[in-house]
Amino acid sequence: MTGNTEPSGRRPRSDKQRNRSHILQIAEQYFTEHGINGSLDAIAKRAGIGPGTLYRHFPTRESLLAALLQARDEELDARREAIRQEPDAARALARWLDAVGEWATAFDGLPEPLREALTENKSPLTLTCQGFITYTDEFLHAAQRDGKARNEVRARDLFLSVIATSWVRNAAMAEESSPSALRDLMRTGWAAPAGVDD
Amino acid sequence: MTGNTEPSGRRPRSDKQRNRSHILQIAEQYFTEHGINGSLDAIAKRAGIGPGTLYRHFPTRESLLAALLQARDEELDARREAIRQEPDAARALARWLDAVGEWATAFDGLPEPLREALTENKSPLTLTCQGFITYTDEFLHAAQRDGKARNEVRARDLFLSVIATSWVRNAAMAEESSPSALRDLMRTGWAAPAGVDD
DNA sequence: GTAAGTTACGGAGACCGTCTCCGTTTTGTC
DNA sequence: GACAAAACGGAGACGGTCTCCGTAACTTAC
Repeated sequence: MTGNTEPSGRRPRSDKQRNRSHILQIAEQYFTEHGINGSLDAIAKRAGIGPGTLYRHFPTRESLLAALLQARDEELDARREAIRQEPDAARALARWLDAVGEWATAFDGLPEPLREALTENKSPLTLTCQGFITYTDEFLHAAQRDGKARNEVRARDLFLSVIATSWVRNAAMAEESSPSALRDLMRTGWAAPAGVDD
Repeated sequence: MTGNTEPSGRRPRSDKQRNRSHILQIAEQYFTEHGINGSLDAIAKRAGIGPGTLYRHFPTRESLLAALLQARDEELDARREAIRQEPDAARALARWLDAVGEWATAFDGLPEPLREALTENKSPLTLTCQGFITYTDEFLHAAQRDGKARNEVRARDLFLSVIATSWVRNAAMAEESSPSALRDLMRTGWAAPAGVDD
């Protein structure tokens, strides 16, 4: 591969690429510390660049977020492949949903834009979300085929549940309420009642 | 009752009360139109008062919200009394959770501060939330006594689930996904498996 | 190596929302 | 009507978002 697809046929300038990855690195740091609602100008300042440069690279907070998350995509893809080996379809679905839940908790406040991405489908995150729903659907179907998941459950709803659970996590952790209580509640919701074949 | 509890033993000034209720009226309107994240100064302007006056009455967005919701408390109290008559404890709990869910959807974006109120317990909304959890606990206990709800479920978690479901509602409504899918998922989660006595 | 052309950078500043401070006005009391 | 207390209003400080355009950096051609 030649390395890039710029609008013109030219290779992108070296400083552009350098800045881009530097921004991503700083943003990752900053969002980890302050949650995704931290000041973008502050990120620019910390990165030692002007706000204009930041916004040229990432016109919106969501696009920056999307770029950050894309870096984690590979990891999650690998995880998905591993889960595919799981023979028990219910356990596979459960593990996949856990993985998504973890992914959605990467930064404080992340669930909010994810939810928005699902409604306004103009967000750079929309595609990622829809991909996840598709994968969820695969695991869900497998579980349903095996009679391990209720038939009326839909992948989209499961995805939303996971996001919602992640959203609530902060609150759940504060009190003695275990963070997994909601996850369990949800799992009981989609799992088929224990049958004779179990 | 003499009508008030001012810091000094005095009755509050008439214009104060007038302004207060006028603000509430306008804010209700404004939040209904724009969601709870609309500009507070805009509310002041629409109410024909200065920002200072608004902030003197309601120092934070949450306190304004709390005052608005308090107006609905009576309605919900009445509803709770009605639900108490319900003989089937599972149905009662379900109806109560529906009621809370509706309450939490009064304004766009309301679930967010509710969740925060549960963590930071410094929000004016904290008390209201805890009240709801207590009521939920009553209904839940009744259902558990009757073997209609799983014993490991906790009221706080149910409340969080309801809030989370309300939070997701916008997204759920956008696509063909029925808004009730999550509610059903949740209900299946807390309901005890259908027993012989059913 | 350097000139020309292109691409990207930087930061001043417009705009908007939050929230405060204090001079002015309204209200209640005697 | 005069006085004190309470409440009002809005100018403006502050911080965040985002843009515009003069300047600098990079690339290519020669």
